[in-house]
Amino acid sequence: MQGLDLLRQSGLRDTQPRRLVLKALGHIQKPATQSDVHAWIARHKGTVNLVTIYRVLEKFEELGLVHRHPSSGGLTLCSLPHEKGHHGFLSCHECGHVEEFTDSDLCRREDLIARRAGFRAREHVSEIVGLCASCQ
Amino acid sequence: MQGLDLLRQSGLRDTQPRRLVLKALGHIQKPATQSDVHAWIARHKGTVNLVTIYRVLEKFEELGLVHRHPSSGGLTLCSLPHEKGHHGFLSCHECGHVEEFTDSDLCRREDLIARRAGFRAREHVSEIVGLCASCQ
DNA sequence: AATTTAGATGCAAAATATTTGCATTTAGGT
DNA sequence: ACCTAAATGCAAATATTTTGCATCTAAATT
Repeated sequence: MQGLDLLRQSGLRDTQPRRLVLKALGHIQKPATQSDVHAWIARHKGTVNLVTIYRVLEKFEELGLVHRHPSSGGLTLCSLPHEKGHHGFLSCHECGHVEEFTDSDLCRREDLIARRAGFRAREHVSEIVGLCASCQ
Repeated sequence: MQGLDLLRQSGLRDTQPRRLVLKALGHIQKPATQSDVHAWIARHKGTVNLVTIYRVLEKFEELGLVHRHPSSGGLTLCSLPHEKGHHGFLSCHECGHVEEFTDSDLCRREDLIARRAGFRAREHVSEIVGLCASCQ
């Protein structure tokens, strides 16, 4: 599992809660709230305190290991990027369907934009909101 | 003011609170929470209930008039896109500095990605997180 | 393998943010 | 001027996120 290596590299400890959160995000396959992660773990006979999940995800975000997404309704959505450092997703404002994508052209372009502005980019999140095929 | 036209077109009423929220977002110039908008309006001798701001921004979001951004700390950030339908910003994870950008190549690419996936895109948000020039 | 210690976690409670229900007001059409 | 649906404000309910502190544990050291 590639996330664990990253943990060690960053000087973070390899703990049960962190493993479980990584596993959960890996399986959920779409942006999830802390509460979603908590529920997933519970459904799979794990036990991690919700507060811990908040803290774990916060750390992971600092490391660039997870991304945060724009979301509606006072929730925080997190997910593991497909490709390290880039994360794109399409979401339907009608049915809520969320679909991931990666696009290296887009990614390169974003890197360029960052460089021009004097930023050292660590990660990108692109969200495209619209109507999915079946809702049109 | 171009937002007001959009309001009418959408069959929404032209009200004081909505005008003030548009004005606030227009001036704040960077992603703001509902509470920021509320405070801005208050500082400028306006009075709009915070609940109303939640509702107004929610409506505006449905219309694609404002965007929601990924943010840390359990807050919701909203802003007016520079170009209609597209919104990009660079944020520094060190000092919190936020800078907007628009890039029509990026925009086109995102439209293409959406089309390929069968989506009818309404808007995009791209966030690039990294270190700004002065924090490196 | 026992010891040590900084880092992580859990729990309870506080602080914040967001939503809801309902009475009242208002924009915009007649 | 009047009517009506839409929008707002207020108070209170919910939901989300953070904090303080005691306890536990990974992993480094001996």
